[in-house]
Amino acid sequence: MKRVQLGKVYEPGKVESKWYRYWEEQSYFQPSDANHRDAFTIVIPPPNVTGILTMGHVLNNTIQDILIRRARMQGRRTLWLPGTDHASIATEAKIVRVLREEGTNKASLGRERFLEKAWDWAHQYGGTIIEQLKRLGCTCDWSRSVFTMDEGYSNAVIEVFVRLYEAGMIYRGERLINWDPVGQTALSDEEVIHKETQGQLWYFRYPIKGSDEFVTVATTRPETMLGDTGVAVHPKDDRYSHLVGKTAVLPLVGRDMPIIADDFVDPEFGTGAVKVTPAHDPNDYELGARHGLESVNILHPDATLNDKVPEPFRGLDRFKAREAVVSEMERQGLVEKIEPHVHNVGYSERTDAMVEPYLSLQWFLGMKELADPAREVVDHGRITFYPERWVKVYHHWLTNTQDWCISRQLWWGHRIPAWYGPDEHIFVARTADEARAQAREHYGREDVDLRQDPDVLDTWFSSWLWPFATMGWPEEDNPDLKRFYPTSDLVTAPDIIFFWVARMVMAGLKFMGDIPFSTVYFNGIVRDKLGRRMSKSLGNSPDPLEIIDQYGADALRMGMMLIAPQGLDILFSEEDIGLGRNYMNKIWNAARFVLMNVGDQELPPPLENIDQDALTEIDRWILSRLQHTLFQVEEAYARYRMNEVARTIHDFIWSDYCDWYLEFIKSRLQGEDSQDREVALGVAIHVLRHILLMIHPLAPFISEELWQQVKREGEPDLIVASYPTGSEELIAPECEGEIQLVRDTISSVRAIRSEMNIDTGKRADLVARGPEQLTSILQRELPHLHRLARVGELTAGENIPKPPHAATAVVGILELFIPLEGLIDLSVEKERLQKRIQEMEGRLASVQKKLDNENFLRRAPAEVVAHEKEKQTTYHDQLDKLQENLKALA
RNA sequence: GGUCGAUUAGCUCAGUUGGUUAGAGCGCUUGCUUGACAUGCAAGAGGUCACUGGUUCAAGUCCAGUAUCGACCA
Repeated sequence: MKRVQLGKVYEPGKVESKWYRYWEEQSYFQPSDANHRDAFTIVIPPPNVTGILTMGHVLNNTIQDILIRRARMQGRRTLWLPGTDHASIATEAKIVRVLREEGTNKASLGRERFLEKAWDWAHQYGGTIIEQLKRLGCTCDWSRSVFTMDEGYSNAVIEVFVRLYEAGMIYRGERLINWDPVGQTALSDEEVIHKETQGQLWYFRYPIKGSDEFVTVATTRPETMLGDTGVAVHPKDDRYSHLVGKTAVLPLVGRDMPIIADDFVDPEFGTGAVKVTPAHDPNDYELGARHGLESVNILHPDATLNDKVPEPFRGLDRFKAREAVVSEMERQGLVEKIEPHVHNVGYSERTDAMVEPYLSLQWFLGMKELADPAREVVDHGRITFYPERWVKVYHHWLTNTQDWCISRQLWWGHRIPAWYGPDEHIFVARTADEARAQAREHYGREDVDLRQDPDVLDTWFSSWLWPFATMGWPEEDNPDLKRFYPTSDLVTAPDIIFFWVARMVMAGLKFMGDIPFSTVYFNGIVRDKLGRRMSKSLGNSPDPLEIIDQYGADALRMGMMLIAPQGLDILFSEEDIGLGRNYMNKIWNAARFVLMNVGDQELPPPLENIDQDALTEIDRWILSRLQHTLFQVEEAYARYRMNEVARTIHDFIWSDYCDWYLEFIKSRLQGEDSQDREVALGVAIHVLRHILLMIHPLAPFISEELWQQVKREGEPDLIVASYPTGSEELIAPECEGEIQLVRDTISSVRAIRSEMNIDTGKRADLVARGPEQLTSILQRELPHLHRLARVGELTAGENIPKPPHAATAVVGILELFIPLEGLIDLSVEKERLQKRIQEMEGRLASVQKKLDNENFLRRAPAEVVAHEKEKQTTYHDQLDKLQENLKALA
């Protein structure tokens, strides 16, 4: 049999696209109907349709792919459902920018042409991120890919709106909402980002009607005074109690305003008296409502002042208006003082414009009825969060959330299915025809002029349906819905826990009557080495595609997983991907070595067919280590500790397998005994195959490439091979102890050689003194001491005299001597021993301290005390030996 | 202002139900053209576990407080 020679270094470029194409051709990404085990489903957090792959996507999607690939190998009916999101405000903003560059704008284009343009844009860029996910190795079922503006999905969105309206949960009303004056649209509370901002506090004097007195109010937003309709103080504030019930006169405007008392006012803030602007501040809005104050809206939608303000201020932008108001107040001597003041200011998540609390007619979804059940399923553990601490955050939000403003003054999105009659009567319907029918009935005549609401719905009002609208809902007998809902795991970034996760739970419970997923894994945020968020403007965001070109997708995936602690932000640097690449190269070369030894022969027989008695202790040892690794990996997966999965496999491969096992068997592979050679190779292949099986979810490409070299006839491709589990029978504690002794002995000899500067080529004899039981192990494994520690002759036994002028070490209760007449520098060896003695004295002292403590002896568990006593004996013994040896050198 | 998280080697992080004088990788030092791998091998140096107090026979680990950084919410 002719075998392919593997290159000296792994070249990912040569294998990745080949295997991806092959897997796709074999339809491996589609759920298999062949097996009838339980389903394992993930729905992708849909990236923006016009987006490109970021490091954040890499982290998020790598984790999903790992979970999916493992589940697939476990034989579950596996579906990873992909798709993209129309991202209403973000996409529209992009297109508006393009229009501006082309010298035109939305208004002159009109709705129809604008939407054509938007669709062109979505079609042109919509495939980009999907193709990029393929480069990363993601095994989504692309045949099921969904876009939130697809016809079916859109129908689901409309259906939900209609049902909620009919249930009385959606309503239209005039409320104070968050207004983005740049995007010119309403926003939900969640889309407002509060940033601490250095501002000022202006103290304004308002005259009291019918007296010479003034009341001084403090404000962070002087321009809004033009919309003031009251002054409020705390009811128990003695400074102002005589003013309550009187009237203040608003400067510049001349409006009479009542002075009211309300608990809400903080007497400590400013002067303890506040101006009340119900139309431009959420707290004032409440205050105004409680006291029946008038609301005066002084702003146009673009945040310039409207005609409700005195002539000179009309048309001014809000920031210009601030200057104008302050300077006019100063001119009139009504500014008492100005202080620097730090406060929180809301900015639009998308346009970064300062958000304006704004009185406006919008659509809202009542949250109470949805929030309570959504909170309970998490509180009661039906949905599990990793890391768990997000439960509190989730709970808090669901307890305090306000009604959701779902209308957006945008064109790109799902248009609100509401039509208005000539008298503004509202008809909510699935289609225009249905609305007309309703109107005919309502008005009792045929030709009613209806106009549809021009606004669209918040993007999240469509993506909250993602786990079931992607599966054909509202067709309730859709087979996908039956097989794959509820989904298994959701993997997402924590910054959309409210936007998306919480709302999906609400929608799932409301419309499917069941939770949408049982586990939510919150991955961290990818930051740069300085801890800054990746952003285009900082230029600190590497292009994942370039990294894949340079290092390979497996290296990228593995590098990310090795540095990604559960749910904590990760500080990314390209060096880590270098580590991933080195690691892949290590695996490649381990396989290369083993396969070189197979040569053009058939693969050695599987482990089950090898005579168990022919296995050496070292073979049993690596097999035992492998079982531990398999169990540890399983445990780490169960707790969603992805970095632990990666770390455990990494350490096993690098240390146990490469550094020790392969080194141990080199002599057997080169030896004369062909049966022993076959056994060693058989075990090496067995472990290698398990390594490939284990690592496939993390590093799919290299593992599949190598698997094809070691798979046996009739075995499936790795991607659908069966994921290995540990086997208790192969765990051999006594072998592990023995081989540990051999490893420690080799390490000790190496350390002495290195510190003594013994020429690497030179052999050194070894004398080992200790119980027969231990020295016989060294005798048995002598070839390994020869090879790995360059030991010459071994003299071992219970009562061997210590050779003069020897370097010494203590391994457990074994004493090791390296007699090096003339070669050994006595002062170096003395120093070395003194260091060991010091170390041992420290250990002994800490044990002694415990054992001298009566309370310890009395109260600590017996086994802990026994353990400490044992340690005391061992340390004592070792210390004696070291000291003796030091004396012998003198 | 409230809630949550982080603080362990020069850097990035492990350290699970409290029980060896705290581990890994990177970086650093030294030595290696070792028949898989220099993307490598071997050896070594490097720590007041942020600080203060408490609980306990025993604290990196549990509790309280402080400081610094960060996130979220108001």
